[in-house]
Amino acid sequence: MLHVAEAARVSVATVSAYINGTTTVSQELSGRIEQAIREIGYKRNAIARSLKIGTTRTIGLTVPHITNPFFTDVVSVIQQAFDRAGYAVMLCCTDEDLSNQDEQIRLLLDRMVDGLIIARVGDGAYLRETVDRANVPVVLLDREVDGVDSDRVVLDNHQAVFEAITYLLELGHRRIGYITGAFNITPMRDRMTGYHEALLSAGLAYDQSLVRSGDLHEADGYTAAMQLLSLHDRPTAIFSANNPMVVGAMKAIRDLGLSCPEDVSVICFDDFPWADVFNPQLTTIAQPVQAIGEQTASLLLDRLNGNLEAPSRRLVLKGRLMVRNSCRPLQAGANIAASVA
Amino acid sequence: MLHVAEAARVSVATVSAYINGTTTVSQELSGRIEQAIREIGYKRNAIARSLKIGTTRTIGLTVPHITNPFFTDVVSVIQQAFDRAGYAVMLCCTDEDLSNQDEQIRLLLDRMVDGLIIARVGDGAYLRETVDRANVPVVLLDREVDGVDSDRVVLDNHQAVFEAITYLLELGHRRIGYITGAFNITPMRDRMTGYHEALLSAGLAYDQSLVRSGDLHEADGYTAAMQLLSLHDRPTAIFSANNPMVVGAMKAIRDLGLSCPEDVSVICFDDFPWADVFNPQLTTIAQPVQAIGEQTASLLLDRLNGNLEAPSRRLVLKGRLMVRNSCRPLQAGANIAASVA
DNA sequence: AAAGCTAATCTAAACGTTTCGATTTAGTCA
DNA sequence: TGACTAAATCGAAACGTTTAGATTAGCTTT
Repeated sequence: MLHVAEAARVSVATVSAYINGTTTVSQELSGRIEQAIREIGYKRNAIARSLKIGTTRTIGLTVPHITNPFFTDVVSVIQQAFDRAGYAVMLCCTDEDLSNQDEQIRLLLDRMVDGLIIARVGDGAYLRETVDRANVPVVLLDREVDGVDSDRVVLDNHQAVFEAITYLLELGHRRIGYITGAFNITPMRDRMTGYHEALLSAGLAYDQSLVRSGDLHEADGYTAAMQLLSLHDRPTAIFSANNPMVVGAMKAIRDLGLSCPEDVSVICFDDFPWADVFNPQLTTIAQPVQAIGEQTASLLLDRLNGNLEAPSRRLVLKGRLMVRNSCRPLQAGANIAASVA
Repeated sequence: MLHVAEAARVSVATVSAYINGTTTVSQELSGRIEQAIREIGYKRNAIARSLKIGTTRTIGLTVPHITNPFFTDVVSVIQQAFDRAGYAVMLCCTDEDLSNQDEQIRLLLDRMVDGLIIARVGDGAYLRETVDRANVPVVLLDREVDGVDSDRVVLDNHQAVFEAITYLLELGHRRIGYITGAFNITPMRDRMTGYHEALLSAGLAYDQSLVRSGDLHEADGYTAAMQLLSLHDRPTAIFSANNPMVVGAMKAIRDLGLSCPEDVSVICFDDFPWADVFNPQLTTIAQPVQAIGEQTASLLLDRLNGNLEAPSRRLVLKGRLMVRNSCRPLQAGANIAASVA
């Protein structure tokens, strides 16, 4: 900017005023400045600017895994929303690891992001502290933090799973295997209670042996499904609490020489673009990713636009059961036949 | 930092020295500084630091679409690599739009990123200019820019498609539909020549009517496949030049009441995690995403570490044909039977 | 014609670091 | 003891902007 000012024979203040349009600059000087900018190929240094004005127009976004299609989609929507609003987004993947997450958040805060969107992983003092008394607005995505009430948008996980399990029950399934992630994140807890209560309202007992816990990865889904399907009294249906794990589960089914839905019905949480193209067409619980992303963005943008006083908001969206053909109806006796097999 | 200095009764220079370990600081002062930092909850302002030292430890990454599984995977790998190296990454999606891309690159440059990784879309003066005389190192990913020789890592698209088409020919297919994106990006051109030459070496004529061009989106794949499959003399196989378009193509096959591979064989460029789980298990060309991501990152990191003199490097990786069961062998006469049907 | 406005431009301080060179302190050696 | 050296600490300038307030010039108004 100094060079531009010199070339245009004006002060840097005038150049700044011209660029930002803060004051009217005469025709003559405008022309000279414009020309100098072009000649020099000047670009405003956003770092210096940020230092002075105290805002970076950048937000931080952390997700566990970008390859999980749910997060891929949400990240995409959020990215677009902030792009439109003139913000850049720094993306961090925490890899389902708590210390990674702490590190990433620290990094983002150091870089003076104006706001933070966190799809947290695990629980930890640092996160709570950050969310509690960070001087930047943060909105929690998908996963809440106990006892912390910042802005957040989440799914009604309980209801969604309740509906899905009820659907399986109506088809006649009685032994429904359940593959979950660890209960240190809210969605896994809420999904589990949905399962629990659906069984309960159908008058079925909760069978511990039908529930397997993994670490949300494909490999865990594989192991879990292998175990479930090797049970003497094999489940006739399997529910997977996320998408990567269902891929593992499907591979287990394949490797055991079984097929879906003939031998075992399958439902999973989170829809994906291929679901209705290949066979079996998987019945899934679709999260409204577009809405989730947009609401998350707009919650944060609202704070960034100065609305800091409003009490914290909790948005709860509904999932939708996408019934396809990965679940088959069971005759009254079929269940018993299958379990004897 | 000023506050810390005051609280610890030292100068800011000493605090800085302590934090960065640039000079030895006495036990006593170290203790006081450490305590002051903790009490105040001080965090170093990376913006101010960047302004002073002239580096942001941030890189910019632009891709057309993050929801395309190829880019999802590559972004994920790149993200990890830079994370390890202590860099943050700013992610931008250009949405296959040239002016978007210009805008995004401008934005990243304004923000003083230390380097740029660009999976470009379209062609344009601004990009060429940027790549040519940006004062930051840039590496091109997946798609090259004609006449610009910066560092880049690309696939041997020609060979990969040649192999895939040859495979179809060996199965007895003679009429192979080809769904491509616009030819303004190198991979689409190179893939096309692979198709072309495979036909040529089999002594087959190139049939214009079997090639449909779209805009890389699912919807385009749908339209293209619809047209191809409605031809009087319908192709017995379809090749899709990217992943999103094959999803559209599969939907078209489904909607026409046809099935794969019985009625039409399908191969697509880019593998995806579900490929071998559902039916038909799609035969694909898998790009070595891990290697691509890592090489791209290491090329850029090398420049960032000061190796600015080395001549530009062009890394070419090989794709791999993942043969599954979406292509069926054709008897000598089957082709004719199918075309008559 | 003097005083008062307005519009345009400028000067200089500030944002929070890093870093160079200066200063202080303590220790060593002749 | 005095000069010299090394170690520790500090003062102040610099990075490239923004912005408040000062200054100047050109008009109106009386």
